[in-house]
Amino acid sequence: MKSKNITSADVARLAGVSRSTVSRCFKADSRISDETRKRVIEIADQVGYQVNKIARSMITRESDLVGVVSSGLHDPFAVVLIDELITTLQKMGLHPILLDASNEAQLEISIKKLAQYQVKSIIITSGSPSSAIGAQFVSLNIPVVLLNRAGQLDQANLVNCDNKTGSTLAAKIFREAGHTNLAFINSKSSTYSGRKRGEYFEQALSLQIESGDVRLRQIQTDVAGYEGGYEAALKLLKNTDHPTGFYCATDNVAFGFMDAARYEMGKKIPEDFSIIGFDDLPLSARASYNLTTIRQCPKDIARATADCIQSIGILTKPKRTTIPVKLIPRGTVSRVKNS
Amino acid sequence: MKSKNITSADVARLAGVSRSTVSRCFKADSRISDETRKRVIEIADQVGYQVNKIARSMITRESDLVGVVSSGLHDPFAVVLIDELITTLQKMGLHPILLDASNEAQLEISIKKLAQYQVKSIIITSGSPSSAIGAQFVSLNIPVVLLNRAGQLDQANLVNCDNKTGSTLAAKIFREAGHTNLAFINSKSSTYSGRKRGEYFEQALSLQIESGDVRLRQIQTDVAGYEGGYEAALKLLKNTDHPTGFYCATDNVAFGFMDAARYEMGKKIPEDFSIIGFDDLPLSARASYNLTTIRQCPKDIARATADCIQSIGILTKPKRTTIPVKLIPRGTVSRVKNS
DNA sequence: CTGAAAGCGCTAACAC
DNA sequence: GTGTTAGCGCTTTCAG
Repeated sequence: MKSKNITSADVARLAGVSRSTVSRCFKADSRISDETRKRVIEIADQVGYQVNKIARSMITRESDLVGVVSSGLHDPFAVVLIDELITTLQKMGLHPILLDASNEAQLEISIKKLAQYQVKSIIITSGSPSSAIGAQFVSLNIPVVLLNRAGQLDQANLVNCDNKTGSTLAAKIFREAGHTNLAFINSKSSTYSGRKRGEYFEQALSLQIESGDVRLRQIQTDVAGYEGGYEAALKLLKNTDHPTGFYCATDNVAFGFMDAARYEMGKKIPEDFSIIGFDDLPLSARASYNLTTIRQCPKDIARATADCIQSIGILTKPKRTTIPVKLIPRGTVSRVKNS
Repeated sequence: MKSKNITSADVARLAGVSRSTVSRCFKADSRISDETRKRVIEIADQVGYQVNKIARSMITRESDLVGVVSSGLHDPFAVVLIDELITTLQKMGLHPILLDASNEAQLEISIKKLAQYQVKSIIITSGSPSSAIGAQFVSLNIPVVLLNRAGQLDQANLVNCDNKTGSTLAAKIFREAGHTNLAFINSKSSTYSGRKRGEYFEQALSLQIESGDVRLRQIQTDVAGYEGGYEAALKLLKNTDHPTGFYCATDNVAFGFMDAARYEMGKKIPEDFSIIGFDDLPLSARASYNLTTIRQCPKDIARATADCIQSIGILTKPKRTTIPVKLIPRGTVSRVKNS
């Protein structure tokens, strides 16, 4: 168990150089002769020496560790996003430490611990609780990246998908298909993105709503995600004069809505109504849902996040990035029937 | 930016004690008067002092960091498992560092870096590549926990679900429903669990197979997961005398199979055939699949993993745990039609 | 380009 | 119970 680690001193002795020289061999920019470096690295490899990052961190006061906080992996978009984040960070030589934020108290503790590890940065994904958390880090001088989250924090980097364009697109599709009775489905305890999508949807339709040509209901479900959509369908589809076009805050909400509609109320989609989601999850492309949706690309978000982290120390001002979205037409929107 | 960190020395000075005393206040077991501890902690809180774990790690030679390697978050069971792992570890005061192992070269590098961070342990989930990885850690004296993976590593802790009981259960269900023409669907590049499930399924049916009462085909798909199931259905259901009972290595394979059957071949389930999965994913319970399956509970696996980690240093021998499974009867198995 | 010396912030022996 | 001393493994001035 105590198999004494090989240290830079060992390598130094073996190579007949000083510890400083060994140290310099393992950093990018150092005035050191190629020859020496080569020899030292070779010897290091032979004896299996690896720099002790812990010791290095202590003196450089920074690490390759990055905190990623999310409220679990329950939300399917969080899954694809975090997946992308992990691989992107890994490619940059950074290591993500995952924090679950579904339990706020637990999070508080973990966050403190993170700070103790001198994380290079902390990424907070949508859905995770109070931005007071972010503030804590800002005050600790740890750069914060907020993903699809409100921008109350002036000093945080912001990456947001283009909810406005997304919702405008959705509105356009519904109008072109002749839908005049619409609803936006979201949960009461919505994320920032969800709220914004609803607002922009309404905004895109404001003229038609004022003129009375379009009716828009903002539906707030008690629970979030799939179950929320399920609940909404059960309530909304009871009456015969229900909306014909449903715009859901997320694909996951749409799935719940569709499942309830099909399996509980015997509805057909898109014959009985049209529905549009947001995210474009892998599941949305499957035949079972085949959902028309607004795609926000996790890769783009991850890349933008990487950019934020890379510019740490270079840029003084935090970055704000808007990620483009794209309409993915599939099989859940049809022309409204003339009644 | 350089806002000098508050160190134990600062707290010591303020409290009028030595640095050792401060240090002792932040560890569980230390002969120190309650009074002193209370005062020190109070002062520490006031000035916002937090132990620098990096420095502590350097001397104690261990950290709260745990490596979790998986091949991405593509496999849906990996998602629920890792989710559970994260919350469990977090409750133990440990911090999971996630490594993506889908790219083997990349992984190699990351693994080395992990070692440099003195991780307390490393958890390797099913699906991740070569167990040479595990061996590396064992040689570095870092305890390894293998989840649903082969047990080539003598010195690694093993947590496996009870594939034998699971497959025996599946065989029993099919036989009781009168199915005699069966198939097991798995991918060519199967995980350890997948292979085992196939073997035990065959074993459970061996008597009937020998006597000619039952026919069992072992199907190996080119691709894995959902797409593999899809591919298998397309091939297998073409002929009219196709098997009537399909046992899939995972729920995800079953989903692909069902989708292809329903949406490409117009089949009805369970009218046209019966199907059983393995895992019991959240999706399996939804009306859209309503899949009869063998449940392995991620919570149980996470708990067993936690036990392994907790016994590090106490137990000299690695642990081997088998996690019980349970049949979840839903709507995808029916009595075979008499023809 | 390389080495010597000084310390990062902490804990672990060892005294008292 | 508490303080003193030493040192974890590394990087970083500062000389040369």
